[in-house]
Amino acid sequence: MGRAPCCDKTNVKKGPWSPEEDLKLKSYIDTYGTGGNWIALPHKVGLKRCGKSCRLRWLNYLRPNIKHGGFTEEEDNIICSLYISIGSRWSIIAAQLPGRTDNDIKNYWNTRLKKKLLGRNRKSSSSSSRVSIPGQEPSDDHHSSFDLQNLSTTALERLQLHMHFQSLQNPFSLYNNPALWPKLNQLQQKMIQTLNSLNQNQLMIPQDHHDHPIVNSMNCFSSPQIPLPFNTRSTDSETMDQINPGFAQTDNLDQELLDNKNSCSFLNQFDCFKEMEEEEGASNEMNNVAWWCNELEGNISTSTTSNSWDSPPMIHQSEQMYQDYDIGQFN
DNA sequence: AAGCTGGACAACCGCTTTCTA
DNA sequence: GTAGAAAGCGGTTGTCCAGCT
Repeated sequence: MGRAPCCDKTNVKKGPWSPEEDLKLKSYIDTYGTGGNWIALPHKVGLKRCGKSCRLRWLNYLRPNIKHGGFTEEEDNIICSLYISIGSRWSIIAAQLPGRTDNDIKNYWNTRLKKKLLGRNRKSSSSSSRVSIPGQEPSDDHHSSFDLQNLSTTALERLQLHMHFQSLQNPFSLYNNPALWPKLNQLQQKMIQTLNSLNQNQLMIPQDHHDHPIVNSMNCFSSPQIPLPFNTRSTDSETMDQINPGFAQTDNLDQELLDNKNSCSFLNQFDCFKEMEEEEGASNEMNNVAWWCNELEGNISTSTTSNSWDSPPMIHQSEQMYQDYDIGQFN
């Protein structure tokens, strides 16, 4: 048994508001205010509308000093910065932009700003929801390709934008300062080199820094065109070894990485990783790395320690993003 | 010219949070 | 302290329209 509806759904008008309705609502609120009770308001005004609908119409359209469209460069920057730091808390973002509503900003972000910042390269519908192993024919077999639908991209978008901003706005940031990059152990270097062998597309990092394994590994996050080892679900270790020499021998990869704090602190610089961690209820920060490593291995090893049964895989989210977007450039 | 597609935006839905009796 | 009501919020859907085939 659900909660009682806020109004009689059968007796309320839905759909677009007419100018007459707008006028009624606006003139009433201008004269009497909302009275602190939106549910009762439509009856007082004489509208066959749900109170929530009236509230939304007032807040998003009728109240004074509302601006529509024509977002400025400065507003774009504010929205982007706040999105990176706090995510899709549209009401909080809207509070920083006088005259803008959360709905307006949300729509603007989803339809324009995101594309402007990240670029857009949606693949054809026939292949949009599947990732296949390079060198293999597309297959319906869910072991060699997998469904990407229903996955959130927010966190990875934020990571991507964060890195974008870092490299553009802060010349002393981690990504632009090799001196700050953490040292990698042998295993991590090997892993990253393998990723690099599949990844030649570099957009965000200054050319001077491309050789560093960290940079190249991070480029893996920003390279939709290059298939990554964890973009597969193959159980065929032979195939995977062709793609990724060395991976088949790293059964204990995750455990070894678990023993290395560098990798974890590095990943946890990003809010989105922390967020994922919170969302997944991880008891400690190492779990994400363990999981990441498991995903990295794909299903090569059957002796995985993956704990991902209960939680949406992080990498899956990135795959969705890669399907949808190319990294674009600001300006 | 008709049909299709995708972008933009308004509005709705349902869950969560806050308030109040 | 608690339960119910109202408000707030973010994700999703529906509709309109312009551009393309």
